[in-house]
Amino acid sequence: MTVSVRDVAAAASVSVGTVSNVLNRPDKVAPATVARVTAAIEELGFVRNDAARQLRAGRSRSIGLVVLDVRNPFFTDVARGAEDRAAEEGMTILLGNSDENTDRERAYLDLFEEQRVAGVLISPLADDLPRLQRLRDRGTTVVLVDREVPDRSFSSVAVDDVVGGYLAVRHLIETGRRRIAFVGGPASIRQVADRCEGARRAVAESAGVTLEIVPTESLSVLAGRAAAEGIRERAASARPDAIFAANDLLAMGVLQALMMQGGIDVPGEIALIGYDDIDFASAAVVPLSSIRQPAALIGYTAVDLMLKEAGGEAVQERVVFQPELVVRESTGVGA
Amino acid sequence: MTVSVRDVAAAASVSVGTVSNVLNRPDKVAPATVARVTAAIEELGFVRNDAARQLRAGRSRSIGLVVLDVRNPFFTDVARGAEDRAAEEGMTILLGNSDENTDRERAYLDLFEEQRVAGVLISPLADDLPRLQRLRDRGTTVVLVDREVPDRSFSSVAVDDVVGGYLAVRHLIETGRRRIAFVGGPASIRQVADRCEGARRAVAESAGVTLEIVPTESLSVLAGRAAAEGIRERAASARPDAIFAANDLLAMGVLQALMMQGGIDVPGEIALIGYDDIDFASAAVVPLSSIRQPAALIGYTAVDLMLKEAGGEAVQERVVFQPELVVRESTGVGA
DNA sequence: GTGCATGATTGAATCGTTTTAATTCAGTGA
DNA sequence: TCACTGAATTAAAACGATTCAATCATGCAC
Repeated sequence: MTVSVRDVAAAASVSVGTVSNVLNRPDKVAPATVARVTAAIEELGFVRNDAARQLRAGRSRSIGLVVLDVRNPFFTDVARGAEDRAAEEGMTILLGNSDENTDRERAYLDLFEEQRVAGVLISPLADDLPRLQRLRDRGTTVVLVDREVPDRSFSSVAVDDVVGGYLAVRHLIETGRRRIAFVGGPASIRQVADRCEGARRAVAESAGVTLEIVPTESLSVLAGRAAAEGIRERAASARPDAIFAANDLLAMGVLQALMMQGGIDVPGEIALIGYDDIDFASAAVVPLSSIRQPAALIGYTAVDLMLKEAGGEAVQERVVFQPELVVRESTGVGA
Repeated sequence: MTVSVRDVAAAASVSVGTVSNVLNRPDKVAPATVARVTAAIEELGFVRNDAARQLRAGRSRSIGLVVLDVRNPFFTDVARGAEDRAAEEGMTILLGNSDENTDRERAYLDLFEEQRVAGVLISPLADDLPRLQRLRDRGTTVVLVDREVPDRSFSSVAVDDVVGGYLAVRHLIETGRRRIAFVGGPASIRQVADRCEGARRAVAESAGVTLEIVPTESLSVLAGRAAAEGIRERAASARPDAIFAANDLLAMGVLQALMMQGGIDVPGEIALIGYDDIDFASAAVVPLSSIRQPAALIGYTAVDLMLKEAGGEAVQERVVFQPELVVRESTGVGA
């Protein structure tokens, strides 16, 4: 039924070795032969069997990527960047979505290991490092994405969230705000904690500036609305004059709740800044200032590191990117 | 370096055949032997080589899914549903993103064909049906997602967009609206054209109701804002009293532009309904009425059809789901 | 004690490609 | 004319799991 190199070889009256050479090193084959074999391939509709190829090669030409949440545009962008770098090498990305669930994460790692992927890029959950260790010990290179590990035993690509938080809040202070609120949670998520820490540092630098923490259950639009409704209900004097939200989804929720029925003006009464700079941010009712992370670059670099590490020198490298402030109307000058 | 069944067999002093049986039909092996082999697997850290397995089996245990846009929550949900059904069979989904680009689509099809996937699910671009035909002729089952083909040569799963458009506009009419505007484009996209057609039919049923078409360049938030700004600028008497947007992203943009600086009240002056019922819809400033498509179910069913078709009887089946009206505040009673 | 059925295990063949060492052949220089 | 070089091609040996026909025990009935 299926056409194999053997059939092609017969049709072109050459050996299978020559067919393989045409496929992989055409320059080693006489032009006339190449033409003949190519014609036979076309004629018979031959399609290479990747499984056989891999079996022989020992490793596949795919790279596994496990992310915490495919719905989050940040990770979609990371995947895109990874795909770009992989494509340069003729490789492909297998995308797995752990949904912040350890079992799913483990299932994908098992799958990828059975597939003998060239490497695994992962935004790991907190609790399964031994599994990664084992994976690595068995010969699969692993690169951590947006997460570092204290003992430096893995290569990693991350963004400095402390700096990001600092940038956001310093910007608020520089534009004249004094009573800052940090909206975000749960604090167990490293990114949230780091961004809050950055905010704290910026506040500590300036006399007369206060920081209030408004915790949320999650990083969703709804959680943001809930938090902001609490703020709306306060007396005007008890409200902050600026809000730093731990991500853009929260910030969108905050924005909606504040402005509801012509309530509190943004940025007139309260300035607002988010984090991640998702596409929606610039399209909000009041375009949102935010902290941009080079998501695609993170993915790109992660693949790069993986290839380098797999390609011989057992280097463990840690790359940390700096986030960037994006100023839009939501942090314009106050009323 | 890597551990093979051979090594496991040696360690457990059994034959490779027995190891394979333990892996695949443990009930055919004596319990004591199972235990011994399992221990050896654990001990040596054996991991099955999927390539070898596939090679022997002839087909892989993966299913290829090519979507038009991973950033669109609709497709993410389709993928999720497909994943669920695949998991029931111990299979996995390979997700490819064509980004509405023919070259990328083709590249994914080539890749999937080389991988000998069990089947391909695809939301195809308009212009490459011959490629799919060829793929199918070579033995790979193909199921179309959210797109049908006139000659019924492929199985397909879709949603009736004409009905969806009809439902949306009939709802607007039933709640007392008379001057309806359809915002959406480009008309070359089948979904847009069908939804508009549905709107037309609903309007045709009721005397005294008018339909105006406001074309847009794309289906994005920004395009929606632009369209709505045009409407805002009109004299109040020339404005529609209801807007049906071709998808939720457009609707969000429309909503933002209408309400800007306490401009036009929604639903007081203008009612608004979208399409897709994305998560954001319920979290909008004014929660958005919408038409829900069973995205996950579409994915689930597509895999189901594929398995059925691949599993013997060469049935070509076409499944069409009915969309569902979701009423929220944005189409509440007028002022 | 022989014959048989049943269950457990084995060994070899197989999937389709890549790779390496071996072979062929034409051309070159001595 | 012979030996030799280099390019082009070939044949066979992998890669690692699965499968199937064949073998080996074991227990049971007669």
